[in-house]
Amino acid sequence: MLEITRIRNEKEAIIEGLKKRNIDVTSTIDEILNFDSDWRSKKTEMEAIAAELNGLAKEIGDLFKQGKAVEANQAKEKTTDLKTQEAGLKSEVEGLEGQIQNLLYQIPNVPNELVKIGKSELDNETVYEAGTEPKFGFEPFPHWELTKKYDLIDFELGVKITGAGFPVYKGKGAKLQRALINFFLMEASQAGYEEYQVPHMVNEASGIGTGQLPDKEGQMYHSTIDDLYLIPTAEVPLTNIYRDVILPDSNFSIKMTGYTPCFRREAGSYGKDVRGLNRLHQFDKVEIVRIEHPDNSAGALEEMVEHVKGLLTKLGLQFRILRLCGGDTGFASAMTYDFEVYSAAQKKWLEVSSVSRFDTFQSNRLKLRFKGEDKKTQLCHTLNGSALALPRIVAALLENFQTENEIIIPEVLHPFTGFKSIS
RNA sequence: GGAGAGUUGGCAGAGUGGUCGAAUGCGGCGGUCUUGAAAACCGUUGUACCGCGAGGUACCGGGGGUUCGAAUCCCUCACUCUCCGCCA
Repeated sequence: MLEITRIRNEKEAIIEGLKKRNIDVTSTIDEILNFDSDWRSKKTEMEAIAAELNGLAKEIGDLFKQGKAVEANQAKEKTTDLKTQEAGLKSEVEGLEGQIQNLLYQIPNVPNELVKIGKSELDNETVYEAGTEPKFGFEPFPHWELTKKYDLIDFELGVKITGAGFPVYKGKGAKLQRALINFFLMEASQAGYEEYQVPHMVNEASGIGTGQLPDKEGQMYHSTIDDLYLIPTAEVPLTNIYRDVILPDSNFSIKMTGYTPCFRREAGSYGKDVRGLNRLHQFDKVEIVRIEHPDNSAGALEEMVEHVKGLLTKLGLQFRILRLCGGDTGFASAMTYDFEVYSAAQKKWLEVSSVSRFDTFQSNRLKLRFKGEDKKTQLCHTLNGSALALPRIVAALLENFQTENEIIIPEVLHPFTGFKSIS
């Protein structure tokens, strides 16, 4: 959510910036500013009446104490009218606040200056490419064939137990999952991220803090009886650790990591894109989250990109990095880099990581601040990224490292898997 | 699931209708003293909004009510803790 003060002061820059997302927020912003000036004058008026009432109340108290009951009762009568006025203004003020809030929720983050205008994924810029396409002397199998052939994942069993999109990993398939999680966590720890184990369900306040609520409610599984939500990503509980926190000085850099399963309802998906591991309702992911001083968030984003790059390089996968265009950048993000690995058998790129900076968009909702040099509180910047999401990594590993009768496991994983190949 | 007790500033903990944004202690910050430190002493120390400013308003778990006036009384919701039950 953008800060109202920023909208007051930088109206034109915000409108210009958001054009990169192919949206024109001029009318929304004008509406907000109208409500806002109305709100300010009503509020000032209301507070003046409140001040008057406070003064009267004090007077009446004094009069009673002095035993001047008659005067006190006269003063009491004066309050009746003021109280009515105050109540009327209060409901107007609250109404305006609600309307402003609703409009603010509709405005996405302003893209960073590096982000190019664009409509869809077709306009994303490729900023880095590494690795080469694997060559096979045979027609490579897609991963959903390989998982069946080597008995690694049972999709039908998941359907029986839960439903589509909840695979059952078994044997070396399960061990490969565990190995990847351990490898990713180890790498994150070595890069200075503190490891956390967090709840997999969150309350409403947390959902609002990171922006899943109120708008994207339908994307999360909701346990209505307890009013708790299954997390769609570890970003939610990890970032909410710092909800309503004021850091004591401006000298901070908070780096957190955690593994969690992620639950996504993904309503409306269908077709070959959801085949096998491509899109699931439950999947595993190691997330990295950072809270930074505004001056340092640009550098932090680059570090995170380097970290993810390192993971994919160590795994030996062919990949590319895209800087998303305005239209494809997520609602809360100011700039996002997507990492895609090449799937040799499906002959397409699979998104395995998304690294974003949110600037103050999340911290404004989270009320996550720090005390600056001048002792004033300011909003922190937040960033996060997947490092990494498992399913498509598994798909790519299986497909790209298959031979005619086995699957070769990348060397960096050997200490974690305990085996070097699957056959 | 049953019974009870709570929720006050960074923490601990007073406060049951006005002088309470809130005693006191601890912690933090600044200072005096000291070669330095500790101790002692003095001062200071929440957040947000409106206003150019003076200043004003709001906040004692959330919401609502009673009252001229609520941290304090009433209603309601949430959460926490203790005991019992159940349980990995």
